[in-house]
Amino acid sequence: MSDTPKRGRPRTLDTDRTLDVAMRAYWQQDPADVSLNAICTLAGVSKPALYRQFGSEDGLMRAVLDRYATQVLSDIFDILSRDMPPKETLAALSHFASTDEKMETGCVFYKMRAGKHRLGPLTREGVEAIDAGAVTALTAYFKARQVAGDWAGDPPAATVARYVVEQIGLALSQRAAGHDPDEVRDTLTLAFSALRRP
Amino acid sequence: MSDTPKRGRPRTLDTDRTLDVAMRAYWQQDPADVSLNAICTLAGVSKPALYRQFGSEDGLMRAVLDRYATQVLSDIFDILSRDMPPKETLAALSHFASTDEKMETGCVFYKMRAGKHRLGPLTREGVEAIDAGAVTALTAYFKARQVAGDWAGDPPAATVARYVVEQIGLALSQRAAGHDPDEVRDTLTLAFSALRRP
DNA sequence: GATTTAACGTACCGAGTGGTACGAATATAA
DNA sequence: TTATATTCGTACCACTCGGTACGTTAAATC
Repeated sequence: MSDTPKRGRPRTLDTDRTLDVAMRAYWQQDPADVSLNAICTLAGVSKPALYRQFGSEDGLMRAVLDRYATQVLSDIFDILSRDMPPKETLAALSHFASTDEKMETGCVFYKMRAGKHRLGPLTREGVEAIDAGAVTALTAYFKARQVAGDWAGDPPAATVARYVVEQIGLALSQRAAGHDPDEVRDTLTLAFSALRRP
Repeated sequence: MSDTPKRGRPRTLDTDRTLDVAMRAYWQQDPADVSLNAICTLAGVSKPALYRQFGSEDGLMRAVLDRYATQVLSDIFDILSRDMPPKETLAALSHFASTDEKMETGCVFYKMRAGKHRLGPLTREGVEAIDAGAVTALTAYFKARQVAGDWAGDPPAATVARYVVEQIGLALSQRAAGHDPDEVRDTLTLAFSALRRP
C-alpha cells in the first residue's frame, strides 16, 4: 500500500489518525456535507498532505470506506456465517441496525450508498462492491437455510436478500435522521415479519 | 398572495412557468443538486427577479413544494378517501409508487424529505407538515377500516401508517436511483405483505 | 560538504454558490 | 410634466469548494 521511499524527508502525516477523524466525520454527518477543508481542520493536517496521501477527495473517501468495511461492516457479515436459523439471524441484523450504538448516527456505508450519485468513481466502486457482496452473502445464506430445511423458497433467495439489504438501509437512514430507536425497531420488525411462512 | 401594486413598473416574470420549470428540475434531480443559477438559466429568468418573487432559495423551494402538493400529491391522498379495503388501497399505493410514470424519477416531496437536513426552515416546515398529514390520513384510514371490520388492529394504526409512509419512501428513492421497476415493485409488495393477517 | 529525493505547508487558483447594489426602464398619481 | 413607486437585469459581493504551485525543510546518497 504505502511504499516508504529510501530518501527524502520522512512523513509526519499520521494516516491512521487522519482516516479515523475522517471516518468519524463521515459517520456523524452526511459524507456529502463534510468538506476536505473541514477534515483538514479536524485532523490538524494540511490539504496538500491529504492529497499526497490519498490523491483526491474521492481517494480519501474510498480509503475511509475500506477502513470502515474492515473495522465495522465485517461484524455484520459475521452474523451470517454463524449459520443460525433465519429467525435469529434476522433478529440479530435487526438489533444491529436499529439498536446497536455503533449505528447510532447511521452507517458510513449506507450514507454513501444513499447519496451514491454524489460520489467519485473510486468510492462509488467501493460502495457497489460492498453492496453486491452483501446481497451475495445474504443470498447464499438463505439458500443454505433452504437446504437445511428451515426456510421455504417462496420469495427467491435473491429477492429476499435485496429486500433485507434495503430494509436495513431504511432503518439506518431513519436512525441517521434522528428517529426514535423504538420506532425504527418497530418498522424493521414489521418489515422482517413478511419473511415468515405464509 | 401576490398583491398587485397600483404604481410602478409591471411585472414580466411568469411565476407559474418559473415554478413549473423549478419543479421539473427538482423532480428529475435531487433538489439539493439544483442551484438557483441553474433554475434561472432554465427558466430564462434573472436572479433578482426570483428573489423579488420568492425571497430566497428556501422560499422558492417551499413554493415549489406547495405547488407539487396540490398538483401531484393530492392524487395519493385521494386514494385513501375512496374507503376501499386495505388490500386494494395498498395495491393502489404500491402501483403509484413503483409503476406510475409520474414517479419515474422519484417524488419531489420524498426527495426533499430524504435530504431534510439540507433544507431551509420554510421548506423543512412544509415537508414536515405533509409528512404529518400523510401519517394522520393513513392512521385515520386504518382506524376506519378497523371499524368497518376488514382490518385487525394488531399493529396499531399509527405504526402501520408510519410503516406505509416509510416503505413508499423507500420505493421512491429506489426509483430515483434508477432501480429496475420490477425490483421496486417486488420489494414494496413484500413489504406490504407484512400487513396481512397472521 | 554537496547533491538528490521527497514531504512539508502557506498561499494561491478557478469555478460555483446564495444573495444584492444600483442605475435604467416603465407604470400611475400629482 | 414632474414626482413617485415598483420591476427590470447587469454586474458585482463574500464565501466555500476541490485542487495545486512553489519555496522550504529534512532525510539518504555521493
